[in-house]
Amino acid sequence: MVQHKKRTSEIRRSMPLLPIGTVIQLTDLTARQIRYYEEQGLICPHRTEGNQRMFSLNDVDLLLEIKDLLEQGLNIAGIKKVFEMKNEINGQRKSEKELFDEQIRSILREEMKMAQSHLKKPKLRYADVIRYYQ
DNA sequence: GTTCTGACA
DNA sequence: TGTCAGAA
Repeated sequence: MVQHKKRTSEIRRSMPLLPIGTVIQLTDLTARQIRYYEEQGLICPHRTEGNQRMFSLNDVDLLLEIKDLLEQGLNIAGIKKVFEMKNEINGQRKSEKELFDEQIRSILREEMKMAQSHLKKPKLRYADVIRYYQ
């Protein structure tokens, strides 16, 4: 998927839209449970001016995941570890991506040099690089 | 009418 | 976790 579309869908997923009543219907969790999971730091819903929670689709996903892990016998501490591991994996993917970007830039610099000094066709075409970064 | 916090069996 | 009270 194109990167800017990824970003916009992330923005939509994290947009606070749903009151707790809707989330209760969506997840079959009780208000007590949802508030407790927030108290434990598993979720962090937005608050309105009137101090009411507003949940994003991301929050709903997290709650469903919490429910799932709970049914598999994990406790709150275990779920926290799972979430931490997931974040670490995302971080690793990010740094791998950054390394990959560096390699691409390095290859591009070499190809540009070669194209200028020897008037040869670069193996990596500029259009392909642009496509990668769009 | 819905949601919030705090408290207790 | 369920449930109730009292406030927003």
